[in-house]
Amino acid sequence: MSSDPINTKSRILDVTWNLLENGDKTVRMSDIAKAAGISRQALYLHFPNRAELLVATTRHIDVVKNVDARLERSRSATSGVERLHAFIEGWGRYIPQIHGMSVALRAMRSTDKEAAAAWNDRMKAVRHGCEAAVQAISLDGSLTRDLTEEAATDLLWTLLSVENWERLVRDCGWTQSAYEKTIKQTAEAALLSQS
Amino acid sequence: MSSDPINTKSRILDVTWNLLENGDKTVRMSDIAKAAGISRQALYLHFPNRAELLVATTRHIDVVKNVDARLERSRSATSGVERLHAFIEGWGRYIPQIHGMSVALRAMRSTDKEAAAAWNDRMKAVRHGCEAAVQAISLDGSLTRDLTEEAATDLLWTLLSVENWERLVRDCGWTQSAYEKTIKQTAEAALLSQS
DNA sequence: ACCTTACTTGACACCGTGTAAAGTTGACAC
DNA sequence: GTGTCAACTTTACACGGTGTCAAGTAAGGT
Repeated sequence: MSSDPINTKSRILDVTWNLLENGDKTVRMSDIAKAAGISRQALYLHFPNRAELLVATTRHIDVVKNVDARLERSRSATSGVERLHAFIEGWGRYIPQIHGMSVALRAMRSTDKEAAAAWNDRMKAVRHGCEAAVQAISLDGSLTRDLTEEAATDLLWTLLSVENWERLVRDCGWTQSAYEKTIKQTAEAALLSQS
Repeated sequence: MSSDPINTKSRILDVTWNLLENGDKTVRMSDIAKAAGISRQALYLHFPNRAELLVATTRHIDVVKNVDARLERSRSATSGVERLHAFIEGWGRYIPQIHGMSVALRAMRSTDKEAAAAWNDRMKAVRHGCEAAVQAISLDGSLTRDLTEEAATDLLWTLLSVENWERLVRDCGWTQSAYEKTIKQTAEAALLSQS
């Protein structure tokens, strides 16, 4: 009948994303429905629950923003440090676009284990990027002797958390480029041997 | 009458704290009431709402654990670096004891502005400690030229966030001492000039 | 004409927070 | 011992947000 189901579905994902990134307050199912021009109940014809809608939205953003390609770029770097820089840039510039999403998903963590799992899953992917950068640095022989590869990965991963971006850029008012520059410096200072 | 009101009140604060730190799932008003041995409604005779109960609990923990004295200790340090170390230890060892609290308060941030304000307030106090440490370092002439005092304060504050502790100790399984050691190293590497 | 698909409307159960009102119980006063 | 106050109990209910259920409707294809 009315409306193409595929269009509706991706329209839902689009408005969800939009509301999460541009909305100031908590996004309810009814807000999303209204923005998508359908009834609240119709949402449940497309997604079983709020958690899965949010998860689907993250996947949607990934496709639209082409995350994989972004993070892939760091793989072509020659030296470990270059790779580190490329990864920080790639991920760092992605954060602002998924920030609202991240807040919503993290807020559900306590009540909804599926949302928690989805968020952890995405963060594990970031950790893999960190691990690769650390290994490249280690291979160059420039990893500080104070840290094992694993500890260095943990530390870099922590440094690059959405929460840290949030605090520096959102709360402290840093520009995106100041964030990138300082995080790069800090990561280098923490991970590289002082030679 | 029955029960001393002061005892009841502090008993509520104690069990709230206990549930938050040792409980695995979300702590409801009814959970607290049950643990305190009173009816759910009686909670509202002592605290107007959940947010204020949580806030009162943080103040209660502060008194019991004597935070001020802990953080004060860093003030007696002679050099900037010593002060930095003392502050990281003082605050870093306090985090595990307020972690559950922190999770609960942060979870309410989106819906309850009072809870958000209370949390921000506490974090501002931590920021002051960071600021003092940075100023001491700056006074020694050992602050890196890459950062203004304000940026250095922001960075240190971010490094010392509860979220970062959570990730390293809780998620990555670091020991408390590994956390302290690495955060100290990282803070030094990021803030001190390489002379 | 008929069926299917995408949707609508309206009602309702569940959960957790918070409010309201009437009843119980113990301590202390005179 | 009667009265009063304070701490607490029990029962009941409103509210907001999620998720479920059932019946109805309208466009498109066959």
